[in-house]
Amino acid sequence: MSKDITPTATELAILGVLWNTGPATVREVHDALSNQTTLGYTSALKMLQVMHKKGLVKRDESQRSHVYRAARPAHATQGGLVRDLIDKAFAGSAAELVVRALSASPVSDDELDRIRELIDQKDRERE
Amino acid sequence: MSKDITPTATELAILGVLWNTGPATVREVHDALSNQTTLGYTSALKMLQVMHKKGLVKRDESQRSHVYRAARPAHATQGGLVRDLIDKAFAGSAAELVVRALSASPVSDDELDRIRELIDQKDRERE
DNA sequence: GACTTCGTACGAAGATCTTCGTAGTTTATT
DNA sequence: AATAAACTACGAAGATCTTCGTACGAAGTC
Repeated sequence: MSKDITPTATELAILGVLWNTGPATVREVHDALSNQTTLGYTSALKMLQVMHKKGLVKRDESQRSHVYRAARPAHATQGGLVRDLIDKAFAGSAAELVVRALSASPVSDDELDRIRELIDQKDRERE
Repeated sequence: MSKDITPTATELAILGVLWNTGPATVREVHDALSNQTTLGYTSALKMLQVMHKKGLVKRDESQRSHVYRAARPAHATQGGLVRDLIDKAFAGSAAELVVRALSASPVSDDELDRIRELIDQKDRERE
C-alpha cells in the first residue's frame, strides 16, 4: 500500500517531461518546460529536489549533473489522479467522469474506436 | 468567457452537498458534511463565505440563515475539472483519461452501456 | 592560475488554503 | 427581563506550494 501522493500542477508538468523524454537532468527538464512556462532554473531545481524528498522522482547522483526519473510509471500516477477526481467531484462514479470527458473535450474517431474497444473488452471480462 | 475557477477539494465537498440537496443553509451543509469529515461549524461558514467571494456559490440573505446555492451547475464545474486534468496530466488526450478511468475504477454493466451509447452518439454527430 | 560557467543546496518570502476562536447580533426560552 | 442558543463576520495561525536569490563548490577556458 504505497502512499500514493497526488502531484501538484507544477509537479505534473515536470513529471510530464520525464514521462516523455525519460530520465533527464535539471537543465533538460528546465529547457523542455521553458517552451510552456517561464520558470527559473533554480526553481526547476528546487521543484525536483522537493519532488525527490516526496518520493515522486528518483535520482542518480553519480554524475555531477544529477539525473532524475519518475518514481512511478505514468499510468499509475494518472490512475491515482483519476480515482481522486472521481471521488472528489463525481461522487464515486467513473461513468459520470467519462461522460463529462467525452463532452468536455474533442475526441478523434480513432480515439473513439479505441475507447469502444476497451469497453467491449471490459464487457467480456465481466462474466 | 467566465473565469472558470477550479474548486479545491474542500470546496468540492461542499459543492457536492449543494448539488445533491439543492440550496442549503450553512447548518444544513455542515450537517451533511459531518457524516464524512469533522469540520467545525464556523469552518463550514467560512468556507461558504470564501466561496461566495470567489463566485463559486450565490447566496440569499433575505433570511437570517443565509441560503447558499452552487453558482454553476454540476456538469459545468465537472467539465472544467476534467478538462483541467486532461491538460495537466494527460497531455491533452481525453481518450487517455477515459482509458485510465475505466481501468482505475469499477464500472457497472449499466454504466458501460451508457458510455457505449454516448460514444455511438458522438460517432453519429461527427460527419 | 585567474575567471567564467554550470551545478547543487538551502533559506526565505509571497500566495493560497484550511481551520478555528472570538466578537457581536438576533431570536428563542424560561 | 434575563439567559441561552443560533448566526454572521472576521482575524489570524498553521500548512502547503511556488518562486527565486544567495552561497558555494566543481569544471572548463584564456
